[in-house]
Amino acid sequence: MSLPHVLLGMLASPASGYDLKQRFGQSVRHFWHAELSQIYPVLSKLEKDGMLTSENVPSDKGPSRKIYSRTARGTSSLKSWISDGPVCRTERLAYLTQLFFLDAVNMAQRISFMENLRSDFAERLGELKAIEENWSSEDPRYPDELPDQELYKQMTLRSGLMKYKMMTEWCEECLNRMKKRTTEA
Amino acid sequence: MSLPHVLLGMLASPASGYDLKQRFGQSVRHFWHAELSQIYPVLSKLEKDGMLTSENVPSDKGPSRKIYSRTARGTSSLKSWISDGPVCRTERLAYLTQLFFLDAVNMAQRISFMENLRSDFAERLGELKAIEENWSSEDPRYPDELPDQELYKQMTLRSGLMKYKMMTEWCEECLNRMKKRTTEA
DNA sequence: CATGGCTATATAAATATTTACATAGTGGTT
DNA sequence: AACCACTATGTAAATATTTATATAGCCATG
Repeated sequence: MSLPHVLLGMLASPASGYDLKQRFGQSVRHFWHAELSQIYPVLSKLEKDGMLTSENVPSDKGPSRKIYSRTARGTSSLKSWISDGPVCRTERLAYLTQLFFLDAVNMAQRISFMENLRSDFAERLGELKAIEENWSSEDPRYPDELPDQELYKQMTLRSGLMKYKMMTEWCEECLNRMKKRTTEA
Repeated sequence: MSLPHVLLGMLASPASGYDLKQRFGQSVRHFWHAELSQIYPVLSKLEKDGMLTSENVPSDKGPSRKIYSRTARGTSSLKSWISDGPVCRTERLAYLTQLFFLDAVNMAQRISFMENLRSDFAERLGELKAIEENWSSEDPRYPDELPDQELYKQMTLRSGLMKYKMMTEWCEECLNRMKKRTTEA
Protein backbone atom coordinates (compact mmCIF):
# COMPACT_ATOMS: atom_id res chain seq x y z
CA MET A 1 0.00 0.00 0.00
CA SER A 2 0.97 3.64 -0.10
CA LEU A 3 0.16 4.98 3.36
CA PRO A 4 3.61 4.30 4.88
CA HIS A 5 5.15 6.26 2.03
CA VAL A 6 2.61 9.05 2.32
CA LEU A 7 3.51 9.39 6.00
CA LEU A 8 7.24 9.26 5.22
CA GLY A 9 6.73 12.03 2.69
CA MET A 10 4.78 14.16 5.14
CA LEU A 11 7.51 13.72 7.74
CA ALA A 12 9.91 16.06 5.90
CA SER A 13 9.68 17.87 9.24
CA PRO A 14 9.08 15.99 12.52
CA ALA A 15 5.48 15.55 13.62
CA SER A 16 3.17 13.44 15.78
CA GLY A 17 0.42 11.16 14.49
CA TYR A 18 -2.12 13.76 15.45
CA ASP A 19 -0.22 16.44 13.51
CA LEU A 20 -0.13 14.20 10.45
CA LYS A 21 -3.88 13.70 10.61
CA GLN A 22 -4.26 17.50 10.69
CA ARG A 23 -2.07 17.75 7.61
CA PHE A 24 -4.34 15.25 5.87
CA GLY A 25 -7.18 17.66 6.50
CA GLN A 26 -5.47 20.40 4.53
CA SER A 27 -3.72 20.42 1.18
CA VAL A 28 -3.50 16.65 0.97
CA ARG A 29 -7.22 16.14 1.46
CA HIS A 30 -8.16 16.08 -2.18
CA PHE A 31 -6.02 13.04 -2.94
CA TRP A 32 -5.51 11.15 0.33
CA HIS A 33 -7.16 10.55 3.67
CA ALA A 34 -6.59 8.20 6.61
CA GLU A 35 -7.96 7.70 10.10
CA LEU A 36 -5.87 8.16 13.24
CA SER A 37 -6.48 4.52 14.12
CA GLN A 38 -4.68 3.59 10.94
CA ILE A 39 -1.94 6.20 11.23
CA TYR A 40 -0.73 5.23 14.71
CA PRO A 41 0.00 1.56 14.00
CA VAL A 42 1.67 2.44 10.68
CA LEU A 43 3.96 4.92 12.47
CA SER A 44 4.85 2.25 15.05
CA LYS A 45 5.69 -0.21 12.31
CA LEU A 46 7.80 2.34 10.44
CA GLU A 47 9.74 3.00 13.63
CA LYS A 48 10.21 -0.72 14.21
CA ASP A 49 11.56 -0.97 10.65
CA GLY A 50 14.06 1.83 11.24
CA MET A 51 12.35 4.32 8.92
CA LEU A 52 11.50 6.68 11.78
CA THR A 53 12.71 7.57 15.25
CA SER A 54 10.45 8.95 17.97
CA GLU A 55 10.77 11.23 20.95
CA ASN A 56 8.28 11.86 23.75
CA VAL A 57 7.64 15.55 24.22
CA PRO A 58 5.57 16.72 27.22
CA SER A 59 2.72 19.01 26.23
CA ASP A 60 1.14 21.89 28.15
CA LYS A 61 -2.23 20.86 26.76
CA GLY A 62 -3.22 17.23 27.33
CA PRO A 63 -1.02 14.14 27.22
CA SER A 64 2.56 14.12 25.99
CA ARG A 65 3.15 14.02 22.25
CA LYS A 66 5.14 11.37 20.41
CA ILE A 67 7.13 13.20 17.77
CA TYR A 68 8.43 11.16 14.84
CA SER A 69 11.44 12.02 12.67
CA ARG A 70 12.43 10.45 9.38
CA THR A 71 15.69 8.55 9.26
CA ALA A 72 18.05 8.27 6.26
CA ARG A 73 16.54 4.87 5.65
CA GLY A 74 13.06 6.38 5.67
CA THR A 75 14.10 8.99 3.12
CA SER A 76 15.61 6.33 0.91
CA SER A 77 12.43 4.26 1.07
CA LEU A 78 10.41 7.31 -0.01
CA LYS A 79 12.78 7.88 -2.92
CA SER A 80 12.52 4.34 -4.20
CA TRP A 81 8.72 4.41 -3.99
CA ILE A 82 8.72 7.45 -6.27
CA SER A 83 11.44 6.04 -8.54
CA ASP A 84 9.39 2.90 -9.07
CA GLY A 85 7.09 5.05 -11.19
CA PRO A 86 3.54 6.38 -10.82
CA VAL A 87 1.01 4.17 -9.03
CA CYS A 88 -2.05 4.38 -11.27
CA ARG A 89 -5.20 2.43 -12.09
CA THR A 90 -6.16 1.76 -8.50
CA GLU A 91 -8.91 4.37 -8.41
CA ARG A 92 -12.32 3.64 -6.98
CA LEU A 93 -14.82 6.40 -7.59
CA ALA A 94 -18.01 5.27 -5.91
CA TYR A 95 -19.96 8.30 -7.11
CA LEU A 96 -19.28 7.46 -10.76
CA THR A 97 -20.54 3.94 -10.14
CA GLN A 98 -23.68 5.36 -8.64
CA LEU A 99 -24.11 7.59 -11.67
CA PHE A 100 -23.52 4.61 -13.97
CA PHE A 101 -26.65 3.00 -12.50
CA LEU A 102 -28.62 6.21 -11.94
CA ASP A 103 -31.52 5.06 -14.12
CA ALA A 104 -32.43 2.71 -11.24
CA VAL A 105 -34.06 5.59 -9.34
CA ASN A 106 -36.75 8.09 -10.33
CA MET A 107 -36.13 11.44 -12.02
CA ALA A 108 -36.49 13.55 -8.86
CA GLN A 109 -33.85 11.44 -7.14
CA ARG A 110 -31.59 11.61 -10.18
CA ILE A 111 -31.71 15.39 -10.21
CA SER A 112 -31.12 15.51 -6.48
CA PHE A 113 -28.16 13.14 -6.76
CA MET A 114 -26.53 15.29 -9.42
CA GLU A 115 -27.15 18.50 -7.48
CA ASN A 116 -25.51 17.02 -4.39
CA LEU A 117 -22.57 15.90 -6.48
CA ARG A 118 -22.20 19.38 -7.95
CA SER A 119 -22.33 20.92 -4.47
CA ASP A 120 -19.62 18.62 -3.27
CA PHE A 121 -17.32 19.44 -6.17
CA ALA A 122 -18.01 23.15 -5.79
CA GLU A 123 -17.20 22.97 -2.10
CA ARG A 124 -13.91 21.24 -2.75
CA LEU A 125 -13.08 23.73 -5.46
CA GLY A 126 -13.70 26.49 -2.94
CA GLU A 127 -11.37 24.87 -0.43
CA LEU A 128 -8.59 24.57 -2.96
CA LYS A 129 -9.12 28.14 -4.18
CA ALA A 130 -8.79 29.35 -0.60
CA ILE A 131 -5.49 27.49 -0.27
CA GLU A 132 -4.25 28.96 -3.53
CA GLU A 133 -5.26 32.54 -2.68
CA ASN A 134 -3.61 32.27 0.69
CA TRP A 135 -0.44 30.85 -0.78
CA SER A 136 -0.15 33.29 -3.68
CA SER A 137 -0.76 36.31 -1.44
CA GLU A 138 1.94 35.20 0.99
CA ASP A 139 4.58 34.21 -1.54
CA PRO A 140 5.36 36.57 -4.45
CA ARG A 141 7.18 33.72 -6.19
CA TYR A 142 3.85 31.88 -6.71
CA PRO A 143 3.44 30.03 -9.03
CA ASP A 144 6.40 30.07 -11.42
CA GLU A 145 9.32 31.18 -9.30
CA LEU A 146 8.66 28.78 -6.44
CA PRO A 147 11.58 26.66 -5.22
CA ASP A 148 11.53 23.02 -6.28
CA GLN A 149 10.36 21.90 -2.87
CA GLU A 150 7.11 23.80 -3.40
CA LEU A 151 6.74 23.59 -7.16
CA TYR A 152 5.46 20.02 -7.13
CA LYS A 153 3.01 20.79 -4.35
CA GLN A 154 1.72 23.67 -6.48
CA MET A 155 1.35 21.34 -9.48
CA THR A 156 -0.66 18.93 -7.32
CA LEU A 157 -2.86 21.79 -6.15
CA ARG A 158 -3.31 22.96 -9.72
CA SER A 159 -4.45 19.52 -10.84
CA GLY A 160 -7.08 19.60 -8.10
CA LEU A 161 -8.26 23.07 -9.08
CA MET A 162 -8.56 22.03 -12.73
CA LYS A 163 -10.32 18.81 -11.83
CA TYR A 164 -12.98 20.26 -9.57
CA LYS A 165 -13.63 23.14 -11.94
CA MET A 166 -14.12 20.67 -14.76
CA MET A 167 -16.28 18.34 -12.71
CA THR A 168 -18.49 21.20 -11.50
CA GLU A 169 -19.07 22.25 -15.10
CA TRP A 170 -19.68 18.65 -16.11
CA CYS A 171 -22.35 18.33 -13.41
CA GLU A 172 -24.00 21.47 -14.71
CA GLU A 173 -24.01 20.07 -18.22
CA CYS A 174 -25.46 16.76 -17.03
CA LEU A 175 -28.21 18.56 -15.13
CA ASN A 176 -29.11 20.56 -18.23
CA ARG A 177 -29.33 17.43 -20.31
CA MET A 178 -31.50 15.76 -17.67
CA LYS A 179 -33.81 18.74 -17.27
CA LYS A 180 -34.22 19.06 -21.01
CA ARG A 181 -35.57 15.52 -21.02
CA THR A 182 -38.07 16.08 -18.25
CA THR A 183 -39.55 19.15 -19.94
CA GLU A 184 -39.70 17.41 -23.31
CA ALA A 185 -41.40 14.29 -21.93
CA MET B 1 -18.06 -0.47 1.18
CA SER B 2 -19.44 -0.15 -2.31
CA LEU B 3 -18.49 -3.39 -4.04
CA PRO B 4 -21.71 -5.26 -3.22
CA HIS B 5 -23.68 -2.39 -4.75
CA VAL B 6 -21.39 -2.19 -7.75
CA LEU B 7 -22.01 -5.90 -8.39
CA LEU B 8 -25.76 -5.47 -7.85
CA GLY B 9 -25.71 -2.66 -10.39
CA MET B 10 -23.80 -4.73 -12.92
CA LEU B 11 -26.25 -7.58 -12.50
CA ALA B 12 -29.00 -5.76 -14.43
CA SER B 13 -28.66 -8.89 -16.56
CA PRO B 14 -27.64 -12.27 -15.06
CA ALA B 15 -23.93 -13.08 -15.05
CA SER B 16 -21.27 -15.20 -13.37
CA GLY B 17 -18.43 -13.85 -11.24
CA TYR B 18 -16.08 -14.35 -14.14
CA ASP B 19 -18.39 -12.35 -16.42
CA LEU B 20 -18.51 -9.53 -13.89
CA LYS B 21 -14.73 -9.39 -13.75
CA GLN B 22 -14.70 -9.11 -17.56
CA ARG B 23 -17.14 -6.21 -17.31
CA PHE B 24 -14.80 -4.52 -14.86
CA GLY B 25 -12.16 -4.67 -17.56
CA GLN B 26 -14.28 -2.64 -19.94
CA SER B 27 -16.30 0.53 -19.48
CA VAL B 28 -16.16 0.40 -15.69
CA ARG B 29 -12.36 0.21 -15.56
CA HIS B 30 -11.72 3.91 -15.22
CA PHE B 31 -13.61 4.18 -11.95
CA TRP B 32 -13.65 0.74 -10.36
CA HIS B 33 -11.70 -2.49 -10.24
CA ALA B 34 -11.83 -5.67 -8.15
CA GLU B 35 -10.14 -9.06 -8.13
CA LEU B 36 -11.99 -12.33 -8.72
CA SER B 37 -10.99 -13.48 -5.25
CA GLN B 38 -12.93 -10.55 -3.84
CA ILE B 39 -15.88 -10.87 -6.22
CA TYR B 40 -16.68 -14.54 -5.49
CA PRO B 41 -17.13 -14.22 -1.70
CA VAL B 42 -19.14 -11.00 -2.11
CA LEU B 43 -21.49 -12.78 -4.55
CA SER B 44 -21.90 -15.65 -2.07
CA LYS B 45 -22.73 -13.24 0.69
CA LEU B 46 -25.21 -11.33 -1.46
CA GLU B 47 -26.94 -14.62 -2.26
CA LYS B 48 -27.04 -15.57 1.43
CA ASP B 49 -28.61 -12.18 2.15
CA GLY B 50 -31.32 -12.73 -0.47
CA MET B 51 -30.06 -10.06 -2.86
CA LEU B 52 -29.21 -12.60 -5.55
CA THR B 53 -30.21 -16.07 -6.67
CA SER B 54 -27.89 -18.44 -8.51
CA GLU B 55 -28.18 -21.22 -11.03
CA ASN B 56 -25.55 -23.72 -12.14
CA VAL B 57 -25.26 -23.81 -15.91
CA PRO B 58 -23.05 -26.47 -17.55
CA SER B 59 -20.53 -25.03 -19.97
CA ASP B 60 -19.12 -26.45 -23.18
CA LYS B 61 -15.78 -24.85 -22.31
CA GLY B 62 -14.40 -25.68 -18.86
CA PRO B 63 -16.28 -26.10 -15.58
CA SER B 64 -19.93 -25.21 -15.11
CA ARG B 65 -20.79 -21.56 -14.57
CA LYS B 66 -22.68 -20.16 -11.60
CA ILE B 67 -25.02 -17.54 -12.99
CA TYR B 68 -26.35 -14.95 -10.56
CA SER B 69 -29.59 -13.00 -10.94
CA ARG B 70 -30.68 -9.97 -8.97
CA THR B 71 -33.76 -10.32 -6.77
CA ALA B 72 -36.31 -7.60 -6.02
CA ARG B 73 -34.54 -7.14 -2.71
CA GLY B 74 -31.21 -6.71 -4.51
CA THR B 75 -32.71 -4.05 -6.76
CA SER B 76 -34.15 -2.24 -3.79
CA SER B 77 -30.76 -2.28 -2.02
CA LEU B 78 -29.14 -0.76 -5.12
CA LYS B 79 -31.80 1.96 -5.19
CA SER B 80 -31.31 2.93 -1.58
CA TRP B 81 -27.51 3.08 -2.02
CA ILE B 82 -28.01 5.62 -4.80
CA SER B 83 -30.76 7.49 -2.94
CA ASP B 84 -28.45 7.92 0.05
CA GLY B 85 -26.55 10.43 -2.09
CA PRO B 86 -23.13 10.52 -3.74
CA VAL B 87 -20.28 8.76 -1.94
CA CYS B 88 -17.45 11.29 -2.20
CA ARG B 89 -14.22 12.22 -0.47
CA THR B 90 -12.90 8.70 -0.26
CA GLU B 91 -10.40 9.11 -3.08
CA ARG B 92 -6.85 7.95 -2.78
CA LEU B 93 -4.67 9.03 -5.67
CA ALA B 94 -1.25 7.57 -4.97
CA TYR B 95 0.31 9.22 -8.03
CA LEU B 96 -0.61 12.70 -6.77
CA THR B 97 1.01 11.88 -3.45
CA GLN B 98 4.14 10.82 -5.27
CA LEU B 99 4.10 14.07 -7.22
CA PHE B 100 3.60 16.02 -4.01
CA PHE B 101 6.97 14.73 -2.80
CA LEU B 102 8.67 14.66 -6.20
CA ASP B 103 11.47 16.98 -5.09
CA ALA B 104 12.81 13.99 -3.11
CA VAL B 105 14.33 12.53 -6.30
CA ASN B 106 16.67 14.01 -8.91
CA MET B 107 15.61 15.91 -12.02
CA ALA B 108 16.06 13.02 -14.45
CA GLN B 109 13.79 10.86 -12.30
CA ARG B 110 11.27 13.67 -11.99
CA ILE B 111 11.01 14.05 -15.74
CA SER B 112 10.76 10.31 -16.19
CA PHE B 113 8.02 10.09 -13.54
CA MET B 114 5.97 12.76 -15.29
CA GLU B 115 6.46 11.19 -18.71
CA ASN B 116 5.24 7.86 -17.40
CA LEU B 117 2.23 9.53 -15.84
CA ARG B 118 1.43 11.27 -19.13
CA SER B 119 1.70 7.97 -21.01
CA ASP B 120 -0.65 6.32 -18.60
CA PHE B 121 -3.28 9.04 -18.93
CA ALA B 122 -2.90 9.08 -22.71
CA GLU B 123 -3.36 5.33 -22.82
CA ARG B 124 -6.53 5.50 -20.77
CA LEU B 125 -7.83 8.33 -22.89
CA GLY B 126 -7.27 6.13 -25.93
CA GLU B 127 -9.20 3.27 -24.36
CA LEU B 128 -12.16 5.50 -23.59
CA LYS B 129 -12.08 7.08 -27.06
CA ALA B 130 -12.23 3.62 -28.58
CA ILE B 131 -15.29 2.80 -26.47
CA GLU B 132 -16.93 6.04 -27.51
CA GLU B 133 -16.20 5.61 -31.21
CA ASN B 134 -17.53 2.11 -31.13
CA TRP B 135 -20.66 3.14 -29.33
CA SER B 136 -21.42 6.22 -31.42
CA SER B 137 -20.90 4.32 -34.69
CA GLU B 138 -23.28 1.55 -33.59
CA ASP B 139 -26.01 3.72 -32.14
CA PRO B 140 -27.25 6.75 -34.12
CA ARG B 141 -28.94 8.06 -30.96
CA TYR B 142 -25.52 8.72 -29.38
CA PRO B 143 -25.10 10.89 -27.36
CA ASP B 144 -28.26 12.97 -26.89
CA GLU B 145 -31.09 10.71 -27.97
CA LEU B 146 -29.98 7.72 -25.93
CA PRO B 147 -32.57 6.03 -23.70
CA ASP B 148 -32.26 6.77 -19.98
CA GLN B 149 -30.68 3.40 -19.30
CA GLU B 150 -27.70 4.40 -21.42
CA LEU B 151 -27.64 8.15 -20.87
CA TYR B 152 -26.01 7.90 -17.45
CA LYS B 153 -23.44 5.46 -18.71
CA GLN B 154 -22.60 7.95 -21.43
CA MET B 155 -22.26 10.74 -18.87
CA THR B 156 -19.87 8.58 -16.88
CA LEU B 157 -17.85 7.88 -20.01
CA ARG B 158 -17.81 11.56 -20.86
CA SER B 159 -16.44 12.46 -17.44
CA GLY B 160 -13.61 9.99 -18.01
CA LEU B 161 -12.86 11.40 -21.46
CA MET B 162 -12.77 14.95 -20.10
CA LYS B 163 -10.64 13.93 -17.14
CA TYR B 164 -7.96 12.06 -19.04
CA LYS B 165 -7.78 14.72 -21.71
CA MET B 166 -7.30 17.36 -19.03
CA MET B 167 -4.76 15.32 -17.12
CA THR B 168 -2.74 14.59 -20.26
CA GLU B 169 -2.56 18.32 -21.01
CA TRP B 170 -1.72 19.05 -17.39
CA CYS B 171 1.20 16.59 -17.54
CA GLU B 172 2.44 18.32 -20.69
CA GLU B 173 2.27 21.69 -18.94
CA CYS B 174 4.13 20.34 -15.90
CA LEU B 175 6.84 18.87 -18.11
CA ASN B 176 7.27 22.21 -19.86
CA ARG B 177 7.63 24.02 -16.56
CA MET B 178 10.14 21.46 -15.35
CA LYS B 179 12.19 21.55 -18.54
CA LYS B 180 12.23 25.33 -18.54
CA ARG B 181 13.90 25.14 -15.13
CA THR B 182 16.58 22.67 -16.17
CA THR B 183 17.62 24.77 -19.18
CA GLU B 184 17.65 27.96 -17.12
CA ALA B 185 19.73 26.45 -14.30
C1' DC C 1 2.11 -36.00 -25.06
C1' DA C 2 4.15 -32.14 -22.52
C1' DT C 3 3.64 -27.24 -22.07
C1' DG C 4 1.27 -23.26 -21.76
C1' DG C 5 -2.96 -20.45 -22.24
C1' DC C 6 -7.82 -19.76 -21.57
C1' DT C 7 -12.23 -20.47 -19.14
C1' DA C 8 -14.12 -20.95 -14.59
C1' DT C 9 -14.63 -21.23 -9.51
C1' DA C 10 -12.83 -20.93 -5.20
C1' DT C 11 -9.92 -20.87 -0.67
C1' DA C 12 -5.95 -19.23 2.33
C1' DA C 13 -3.09 -15.99 4.06
C1' DA C 14 -1.60 -11.58 4.42
C1' DT C 15 -2.48 -6.81 4.47
C1' DA C 16 -5.21 -2.57 4.63
C1' DT C 17 -8.97 0.14 6.34
C1' DT C 18 -12.92 1.54 9.01
C1' DT C 19 -15.72 1.87 13.11
C1' DA C 20 -16.11 1.59 17.76
C1' DC C 21 -14.14 1.87 22.04
C1' DA C 22 -10.71 3.14 25.98
C1' DT C 23 -7.94 6.43 28.30
C1' DA C 24 -6.56 10.89 30.04
C1' DG C 25 -5.70 15.85 30.79
C1' DT C 26 -7.39 20.74 29.94
C1' DG C 27 -10.70 24.31 29.60
C1' DG C 28 -15.19 26.11 29.23
C1' DT C 29 -20.28 26.04 29.96
C1' DT C 30 -24.69 25.11 32.55
C1' DA D 1 -20.22 19.41 39.93
C1' DA D 2 -21.83 17.40 35.59
C1' DC D 3 -21.27 17.78 30.84
C1' DC D 4 -19.13 18.77 26.56
C1' DA D 5 -15.41 19.90 23.35
C1' DC D 6 -10.74 19.58 22.17
C1' DT D 7 -6.05 17.69 22.35
C1' DA D 8 -3.66 13.36 22.20
C1' DT D 9 -2.58 8.35 21.88
C1' DG D 10 -3.84 4.12 21.29
C1' DT D 11 -6.40 -0.91 21.06
C1' DA D 12 -10.10 -4.19 19.42
C1' DA D 13 -13.05 -5.91 16.27
C1' DA D 14 -14.98 -5.99 12.02
C1' DT D 15 -14.58 -5.45 7.22
C1' DA D 16 -12.29 -4.92 2.75
C1' DT D 17 -8.68 -5.95 -0.45
C1' DT D 18 -4.68 -8.09 -2.49
C1' DT D 19 -1.61 -11.83 -3.53
C1' DA D 20 -0.81 -16.47 -3.77
C1' DT D 21 -2.46 -20.92 -4.41
C1' DA D 22 -5.57 -25.01 -5.81
C1' DT D 23 -8.47 -27.30 -8.97
C1' DA D 24 -10.11 -28.75 -13.42
C1' DG D 25 -11.49 -29.17 -18.20
C1' DC D 26 -10.57 -27.60 -22.90
C1' DC D 27 -7.69 -26.28 -26.80
C1' DA D 28 -3.72 -25.19 -29.53
C1' DT D 29 1.33 -25.52 -30.49
C1' DG D 30 5.44 -27.89 -30.85
